[in-house]
Amino acid sequence: MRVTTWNVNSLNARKARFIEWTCEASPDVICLQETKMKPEAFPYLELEGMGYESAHFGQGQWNGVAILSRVGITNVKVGLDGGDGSSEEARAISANCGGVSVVCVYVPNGRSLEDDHYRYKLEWLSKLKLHLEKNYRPDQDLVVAGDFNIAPTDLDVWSPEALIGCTHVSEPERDALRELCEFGLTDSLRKFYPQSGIYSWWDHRGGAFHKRQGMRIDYLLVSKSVESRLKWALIDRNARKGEKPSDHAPVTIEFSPPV
DNA sequence: ATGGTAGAGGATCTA
Repeated sequence: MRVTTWNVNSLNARKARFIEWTCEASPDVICLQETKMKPEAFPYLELEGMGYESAHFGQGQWNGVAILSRVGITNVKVGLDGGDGSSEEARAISANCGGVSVVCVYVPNGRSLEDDHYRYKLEWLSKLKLHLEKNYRPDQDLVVAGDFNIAPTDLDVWSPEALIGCTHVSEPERDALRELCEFGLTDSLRKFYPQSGIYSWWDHRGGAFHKRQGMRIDYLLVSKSVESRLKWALIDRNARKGEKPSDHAPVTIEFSPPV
């Protein structure tokens, strides 16, 4: 079973690249972030033509998350427990795909350490943990995937020195991520690649990609039962090259399916 | 020169 997470930074703008990449990589499940699409605009039929059933939580201009599956999709849940209902931003969607529980998240950016959005980010992360505790058990097949907007350690950024005092690397954010993982989740990519220099996001500005100035902020956290069946993990940097790329590369894992 | 780019939407806001 192959599962991908990809912040596409507008599904409309990424349509051609998304279709090209998906046909080539052919994941069973795809978690999308930043669809930036109204609910009624989501291309359910076109995705069905590619073999994917999908569930979308969209709000238009910003945010927007979706789960695509070609192994079935049931028990779709939109948002987080403890959220504000209809006023909640479109940052989380969950479903069961072929016997595996999948949670797709787009964690708030935080903007700066002094910004209210930074406090919102930390609160959102604690709500995500409550959401996991309420809806799942650590001993089941669970994948929590998405754009976390946190670089877990200094290994995950191009220059810790250049990022002192910035969001994505602050201790409270990293603590919140560790607390989330205490539910029983492991950073799947790090099982295969312990080294530095592996990133999933590069700023569109200043030629950051070509200068290798990136961060690893997109990942798939997996429960023990999935971890024990992992075959490989990969960040496809090629998707960040060429015409009209997203600023994020897709991250994919493959594991033996449920028995 | 407090800079740069991309996306949405139609002026700025977000990242």
